[in-house]
Amino acid sequence: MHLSILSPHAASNQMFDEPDSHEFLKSLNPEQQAAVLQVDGPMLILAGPGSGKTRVITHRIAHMIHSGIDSRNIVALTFTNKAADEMKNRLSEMVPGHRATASTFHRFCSRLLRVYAPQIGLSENFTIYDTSDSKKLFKQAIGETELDLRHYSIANISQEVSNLKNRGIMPDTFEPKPGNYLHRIVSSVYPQYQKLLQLANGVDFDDLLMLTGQLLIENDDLRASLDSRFSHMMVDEYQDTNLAQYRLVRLLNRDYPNLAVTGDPDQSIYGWRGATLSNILEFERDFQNVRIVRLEQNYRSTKSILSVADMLIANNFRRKPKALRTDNARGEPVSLVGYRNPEIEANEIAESIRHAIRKENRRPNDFAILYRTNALSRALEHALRIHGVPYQVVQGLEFYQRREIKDLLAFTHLINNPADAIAFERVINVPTRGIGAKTVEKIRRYSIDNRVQITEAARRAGLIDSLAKSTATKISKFVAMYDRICESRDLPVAEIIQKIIDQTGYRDWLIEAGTEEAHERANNIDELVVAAAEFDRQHPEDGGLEAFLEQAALVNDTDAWESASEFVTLLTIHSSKGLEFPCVYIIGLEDGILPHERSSSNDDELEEERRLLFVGITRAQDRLQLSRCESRYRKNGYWPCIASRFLMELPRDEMNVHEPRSINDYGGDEEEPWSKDLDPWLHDGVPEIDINDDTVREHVSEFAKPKNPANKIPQTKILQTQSPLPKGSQQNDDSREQPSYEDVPKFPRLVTAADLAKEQEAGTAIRKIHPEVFKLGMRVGHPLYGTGVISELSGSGLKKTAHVDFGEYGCRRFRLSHSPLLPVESE
DNA sequence: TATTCGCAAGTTTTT
DNA sequence: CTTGCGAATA
Repeated sequence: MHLSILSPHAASNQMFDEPDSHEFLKSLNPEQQAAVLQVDGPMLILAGPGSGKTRVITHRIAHMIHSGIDSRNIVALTFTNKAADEMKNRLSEMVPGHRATASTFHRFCSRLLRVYAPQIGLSENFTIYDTSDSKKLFKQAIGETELDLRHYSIANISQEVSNLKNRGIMPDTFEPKPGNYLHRIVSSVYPQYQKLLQLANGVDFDDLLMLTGQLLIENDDLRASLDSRFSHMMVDEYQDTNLAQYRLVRLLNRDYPNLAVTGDPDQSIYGWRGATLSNILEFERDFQNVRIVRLEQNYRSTKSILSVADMLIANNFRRKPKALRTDNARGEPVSLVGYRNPEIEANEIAESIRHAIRKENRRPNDFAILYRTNALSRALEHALRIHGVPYQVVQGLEFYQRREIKDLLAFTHLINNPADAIAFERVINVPTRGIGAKTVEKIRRYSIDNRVQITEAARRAGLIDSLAKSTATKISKFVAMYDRICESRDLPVAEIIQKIIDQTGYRDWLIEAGTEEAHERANNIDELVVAAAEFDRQHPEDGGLEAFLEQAALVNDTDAWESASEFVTLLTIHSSKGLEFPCVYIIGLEDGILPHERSSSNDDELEEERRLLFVGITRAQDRLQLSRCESRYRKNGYWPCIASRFLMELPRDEMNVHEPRSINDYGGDEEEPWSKDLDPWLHDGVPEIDINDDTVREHVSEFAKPKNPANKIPQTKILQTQSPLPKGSQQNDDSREQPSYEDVPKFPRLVTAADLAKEQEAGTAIRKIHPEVFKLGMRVGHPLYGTGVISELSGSGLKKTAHVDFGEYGCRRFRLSHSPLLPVESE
């Protein structure tokens, strides 16, 4: 991209030697210049994808600094650590030694709260609970209230509380709607939950924002001083702000409304998390004399890609129309491919990437494969391994969510915050030391009833009547060990963690188990120590236990992603936001996946799904392939899939369409649409990959070989774990629930989404039947061909094949392990 | 009362 | 395919 002409050194020199240097602005287009040069007053920067937004922000800050604004008065707020880090890095290159703040909302709030914690009833060493910890606390809070939870899950309740927190509603200001049962539950759980949080000296993610807002509202002096301290504020991805964040932005820009927000309504994809699109749509109303700058020039994608993106997003109603332009070449057409199943999809993509790397001089890190849900990465990982293509999976929170890591971090949390009840319960009996659930419950009870820290309660185990002497002794031993470790609390973090591992014997305990999994876990522990050591190295001044824990709570694995590394990147569309890749594959474009089945109930959700695809498409620089499958293994069987409705909105004549004619596309006006090649059921779900096959083996690089040959194809595993035979009576019940095959309309049959939904709802669609169930001469049903008789059986295991005579529809062959065939009771 | 084993159930996206 | 829960056992 021509935008990177400015080398770091050239930039800073130019800027400081010759403030209004032509060089500095030359690399920016007129709109970008306008955004950079005006530093006072509220500004809305509507930045389309690939429009050089980050560049504008960093230049703008640089410009502020050189026009005399103290860099300490500048703050840039982002959503992800990744974005914050990138901003910091770029800014440091342009203005070495600057003191501006670039941070996520959550971290910004956390810093603030640590300073003012006492004012909101916390101490500065509070723990930040992640979602799963918060869920546990909810569970306990619910336990305290003895409510009937038949109709609402913990997820429902915590979601509702989260909504309330986003709106700044505290337990004492919550007014439940009369007649709303969920509200009734929440009205007693919410206060209880907050009480437990406070007792544990902990906050959840929502609290970070809410409590900071609360603090500023209740303390206007503080608000005013922070408003002036951060006189110049920028907010990135403003379309993703929720109400709590919005409130903070307003509070900190009252006296000094030098606020620039950047965003793109079309890229708002966090509505489910409370993001309020109206924040950006109504920015002009919220602030006076708003200057609006539109960055519509796209420097990233080819014309082909951009036009596909444009056509798609034009279907949304709730948006500000904008024109995406680019001077880039038209480029190759966007591909739209239909595959038979995910294994083939993965295999072909892996192959084409491998080919591009070998023959087209592409590098692995030129490629990204995007998907709606993390679960879709499995087939790809497997295929990439088979083809020897190096890849990395960007999966949010993976490392820090592992059990062993959580265990050790919990211990670390407990050292930092002796009140941390969740951490205490996590570590008290890990490794097992004979302190079970009942005992823990008694300690917890004591802690709550006497309003003492959980460790204090444990310390007084001897005073708890209901505890046996021997149990109290065990607890005392634990407390003694805890105290020993606490002596090291001021050492470097890596040493503290090492000490925990040594004192608790955690690692030895794992090794003792002897399983392969245990060794894996032991390795992860070592990795944690390395990570801690790395943290110590990077934070010689501002380090320490608390800083480390905060970091661990607020980072995710996405942040560790490195674009420089030589890997194909696999990631969700959500986490791809803000990134760009030369070649992008978006997979699983099927109804129910994108749009997701749980996000297509109303138009707002559907529009968000469309924006999600828009975000995915606009990650691509010069090559884009969209693909879908005709059947997919979901829940417990292969299910036919309908093409995503979004695909119908794309300009197909401009695209390269490789869709096999499929059951979904035929309305009935075709003469003879079916042929063996086109019949998805004649090709079972297993790609014919066999690493023992010589023709394939040469493609398998040494490291890519699976350790266990039985693992060579995922389906093998699935079959092996299947119970040998479905229980007889169960089996009959199942078949009786099947729709009558005589009712199935004659093909060609158009399978609609509604059909599928109906079948799914009945829970009786294609169900997997063990191959051994089928016997010669048995009457079987098929969703398309009706009933038939098994005329021939051959092969065994995975390859067991049946020939079925369907009468007027002829004789067809099926791999029984993957067929939709079901036994039919004969009258 | 703790531990271990087996089975069931629930699986979007993230700070 | 994981985690969570319940029953059986030590």
